[in-house]
Parts: sequence; structure tokens; C-alpha cells
Amino acid sequence: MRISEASTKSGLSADTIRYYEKSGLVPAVERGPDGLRRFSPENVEWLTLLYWLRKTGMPMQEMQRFAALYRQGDTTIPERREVLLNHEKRLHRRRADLDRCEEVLAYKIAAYEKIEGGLS
Amino acid sequence: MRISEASTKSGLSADTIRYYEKSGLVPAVERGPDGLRRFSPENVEWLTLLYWLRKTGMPMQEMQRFAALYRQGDTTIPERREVLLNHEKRLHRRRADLDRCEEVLAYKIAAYEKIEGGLS
DNA sequence: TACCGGGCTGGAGTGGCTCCAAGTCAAGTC
DNA sequence: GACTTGACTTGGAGCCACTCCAGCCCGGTA
Repeated sequence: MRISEASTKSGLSADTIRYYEKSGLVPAVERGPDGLRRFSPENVEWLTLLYWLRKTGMPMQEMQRFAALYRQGDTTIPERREVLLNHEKRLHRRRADLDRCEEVLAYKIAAYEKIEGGLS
Repeated sequence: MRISEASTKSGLSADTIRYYEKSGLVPAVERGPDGLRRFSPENVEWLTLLYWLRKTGMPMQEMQRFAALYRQGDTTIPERREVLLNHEKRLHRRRADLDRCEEVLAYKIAAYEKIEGGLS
């Protein structure tokens, strides 16, 4: 499939896909005789994974390391699993941030409501 | 208190505090006779709120609107409450993203473990 | 033939910091 | 009284991860 379909399927914009390819995050994207990119289902699965990793805060550098491992084939699977396990920890930290922020918001909103009561 | 203390208490770096002030996010920071910023406890509470809003994804623009309301005094409290309630919705969306990412990771990690079993 | 949609490249622009050079001032040390 | 140290100041450059755009090519339709 071509880039627009890969974009809707993966969630990444076409611009971002091209940018990722340039940055070495996407291995082996074929080109058709017309010079346009052709994405395999495996390519799209990979892009989708990148989409979620990025969206939940994995930095570029780490994704580049991950992509390098991916390019080296199945022998790097234990290391890749490590990367993902590490990212799971990051998700937990983020969730804790959201929880903390909810507390702060609840406190503030309650304070606002108390003042509003006295306003009218 | 001075900027370094405001920084440790709010969580924002001194650079970021100065940047926020320049961007109109922090109203009425006093200066001492030495020309250095003096932060009141109210300033610090405000900065802390900004810290959490920003850390959980509120864009600058919205924070600027929020700060403008803050500067206008207590009559804007209903609107400010709206902004915070809206941000709570954003938190929920982010949590959903984290959940979805966890699913993707669990699936990928399971797949890796299946391959690893066959590797050795 | 003219146009349109989809893709290409290279490069500029953006948001939100982050770091740095060069300077001021206050307090402490010799 | 001179020197050093350290916290702070400003203005401006640099950075990350995109995002947008100009200017181009190509295949298909009216």
C-alpha cells in the first residue's frame, strides 16, 4: 500500500512517516516503479508500534535504538523485549502523574466552588 | 523567596519560570531592591498548578487564557473552573492512550516470548 | 489539452523549553 | 581594600519532534 493508507492505518501522518524513515526508524521501505513508497503489512505494524511508543512518551533516541535492534533480526528479541518492559515502567510513571494532577485539580475545583458559593 | 526556591517548590526549572513570566503566564512577580524576583506563596501555588497542567499536556495557549482569567480576579472563577474541568477530560483521554499502549505492549511482549522459546 | 489528486524532495517554521555568555550584586575571606 | 564565590539578571542561540509548504513529477479523467 502507499503512504496515505499506511498513515490512516498506523495513526502517523504521512509527513511523520517520511520523517521517521529519514531518521532511520523504519527499515526497508520498498519503492514501486513509479518511485513511490510501498508499505508491507509488516511495515504498517511496525509504524503502529512506533505510533504508540511515541504517543506515550518514548524519546526518539530510544526508538532509534529499538529500530536498530529490529533491523538486526530475531536474535535481538530479548533486548527488544527489555526495551518494551522498560517502556511499561514509563507508562506507570505517567499514570502516576495523571493521578497526582487529578488530585490537584479536584482540590482546586473544590476551592473554586467554595468561592463561587460566596460570590453570587 | 527567590527563584531557586520557587523552582524546587513548584517543580519548574528557573529557566522555565522566567520563560513563563515572559510569556504572560505568571502575573505580578515582585522584585526586591536588588532587582531579583521575589515569589510569594501565592505565586508558588500558581506555578505549581502550571507545572501539573503542563506536565499532563495542557498547551501553552490554553494556559495563557487561564492566566489571563487569573489576572482578572475572582469574578472569572466560573470560567477557570471550566478550564480545569476540561483538562480533567484530557486526563481521561491520556489515560485511555496509556491503556491502549499497554495492550499493544502486552501483545508484542507475548509475541516476543513465543519466539524466544523457539530461539534457544 | 487541461486539470486533478496523490506522491516526491528539500527546506523553513513552530512550540516549549534548555543552555549559555556576559554582566550585576552581596557576602565572605585574606 | 582586593578577590573570590555564588545566586541572579538579560538576550539570544540551540534543540527536539514534528508540521507545513513550494515546486516538482506522474497517471488518470472530461
